[in-house]
Amino acid sequence: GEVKGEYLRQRRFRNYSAFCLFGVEAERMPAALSTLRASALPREPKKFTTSPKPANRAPMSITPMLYATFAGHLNTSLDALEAAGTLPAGLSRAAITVEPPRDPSHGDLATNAAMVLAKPAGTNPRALAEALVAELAKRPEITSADLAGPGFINLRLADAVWIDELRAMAALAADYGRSGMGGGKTVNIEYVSANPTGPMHMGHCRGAVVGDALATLLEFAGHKVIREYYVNDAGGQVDVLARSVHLRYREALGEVVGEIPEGLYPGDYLVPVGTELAQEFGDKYVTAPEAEWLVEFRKRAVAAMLVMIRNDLALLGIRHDLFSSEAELQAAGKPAEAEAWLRARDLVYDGELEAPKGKTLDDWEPVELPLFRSTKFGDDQDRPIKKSDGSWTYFGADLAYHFQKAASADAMVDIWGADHAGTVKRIKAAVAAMTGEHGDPIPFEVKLVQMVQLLRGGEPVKMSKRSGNFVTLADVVREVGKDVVRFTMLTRKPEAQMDFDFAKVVEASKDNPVFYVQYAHARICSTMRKAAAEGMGPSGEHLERLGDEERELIKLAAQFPRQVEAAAQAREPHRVAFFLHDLAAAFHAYWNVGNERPEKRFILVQDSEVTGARLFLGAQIAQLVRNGLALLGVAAVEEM
RNA sequence: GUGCCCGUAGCUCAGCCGGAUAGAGCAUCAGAUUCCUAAUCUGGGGGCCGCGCGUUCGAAUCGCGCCGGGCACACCA
Repeated sequence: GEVKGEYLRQRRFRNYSAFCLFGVEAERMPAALSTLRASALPREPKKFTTSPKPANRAPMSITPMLYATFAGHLNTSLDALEAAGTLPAGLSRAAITVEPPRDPSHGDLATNAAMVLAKPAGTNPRALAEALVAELAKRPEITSADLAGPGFINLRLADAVWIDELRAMAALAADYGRSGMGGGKTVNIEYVSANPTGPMHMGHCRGAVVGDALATLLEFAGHKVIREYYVNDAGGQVDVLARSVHLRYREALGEVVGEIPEGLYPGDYLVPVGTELAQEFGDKYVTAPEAEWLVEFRKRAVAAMLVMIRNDLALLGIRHDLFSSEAELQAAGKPAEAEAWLRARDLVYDGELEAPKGKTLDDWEPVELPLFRSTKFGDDQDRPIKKSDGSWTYFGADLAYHFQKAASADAMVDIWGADHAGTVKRIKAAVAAMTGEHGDPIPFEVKLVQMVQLLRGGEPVKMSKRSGNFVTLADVVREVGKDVVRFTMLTRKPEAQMDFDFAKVVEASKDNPVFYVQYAHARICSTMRKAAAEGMGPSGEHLERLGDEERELIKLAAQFPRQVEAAAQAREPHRVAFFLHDLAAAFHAYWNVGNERPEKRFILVQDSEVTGARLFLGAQIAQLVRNGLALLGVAAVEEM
């Protein structure tokens, strides 16, 4: 890869790496790589029940907790209308929603049921809504049900509903927001997968954080998650790595190497690897032909790079469950098995590749290669799985790799750099071909994360891959801290490009949303300490003494479970970050009410009932902030 | 040339499996601290949601076509 333009970009996002030492762990690395599961390639088709849309009943897919309760009430009311003949039986309720209205003055919950059902029912929305309003208003938890606009029904809920929700937060504590949405299904998330040829740099950072946060989020939403790293240790780049290390090995034995030749990795991080090998092998391989040392050096160098990478990931709090080796996959004959299986179904054939489009290659000439019929599954052209020298292409191995992953997962997510967008169709085609023979293919998504432009005070940070001078992830974490890096990476959707300005995230740290959220938590903790000093603490005994301001805060907090489920369903961890920002803002605003009106402060020494209730609320808000930050892998500090 | 992503306030971005008057932070202007942390809060100004057509009771959101920016287009990885 080569740095193009003035900002960081990485040619191969699924290939890269970090820096550290050839330490104790290197000994264990081969074992870490031996985690490939032995699974027969052709597999029985999986039966998936994730998508069956219940044609009837069960409105909404996102209705945890409180929202689920009221969706249930709505269903009951609709049933009553059906029984009374007001509403034809059997209409689909799939499009009905129960959500908080955008404008809080409209009430606590709103439903579009009347508008959705009016047309199939052959009536008009407002007439249907009126009947539904009458039915809903019978429930004691609903203090008012109003018809609004084109047919919305706005509901106001009794205070007791919110008090109960607050108690639920306290009872569930760290589990408030956890859901069974995933039904225990296993999701394999492949992320980072940087080439093991050097240190992790900032180009890897975003995908690493997004993948890790998504994994945590999906676990919280009821999935089993496998966090997987695909080690590209079989291509030409690891031979280059081995040669680069051999040079450092000779250097360690006293040879003056001078400038690192073109075509080798120049980075200093390879020096300790060479030193280590020099100590172990002495001068045994100094003049030996490459064939004698290449395999060993490659193995040792990759192991050392992976130790570095894992250490760098650890700085961000990231740990994978599984490192799968491309070399081992090939050694186990998986790509060949996949080829045979596909050939038997005429999905691989020998044919000529089309000439590349949009550019002219001097040395282009048509060659016959084994091609996968990816066009049959939506790709633009068929793709080679082997090179003319008989070795596997990256795609050929990747295809077998995904086939293998699919055998032990109910769904798969790959997190890739945007520069890989061009290969999404072929891998999706491969997964569809290999898992969909007898039914629905395994759900498989590729999430693309866009480039991060590194800036310092608005100026692009210059980097040169050639000289080995690039911004490492370790450097950035050291400079700005894990929490800032993680939160910043999660405050926008991954498929949008983003800037990362050191000056902004560090020097202007007070404007950084991560501190804003952490401050809310710290403030509550501080208040608890102060209260304890006064001999007071949270108490759930007089929650009825909470007022309007407190109830508004509870209403917002109560949205956490559905926000989490929505984020998990959309595979968008950044939604959690935005919710936390909203929650922190609401808390800070509530806090400041006490500035104007002393009777609204948390601690009122003369009134232990109200103080206890407010502290109880505060404790739940703090818990919620902790829950949300935990999903993002960001610390909830107690003091700032 | 082809494919994918993006286009929303001066800037950076949420909102997008259709819903009510389009939001936040920064910047800017005007205010709040005898008080549990002011790393905070309150308020003002600021928008053809890139453009056009279509679908719909209803479009920032869905479809089509343009325009602009980015990424990619080898048997590399």
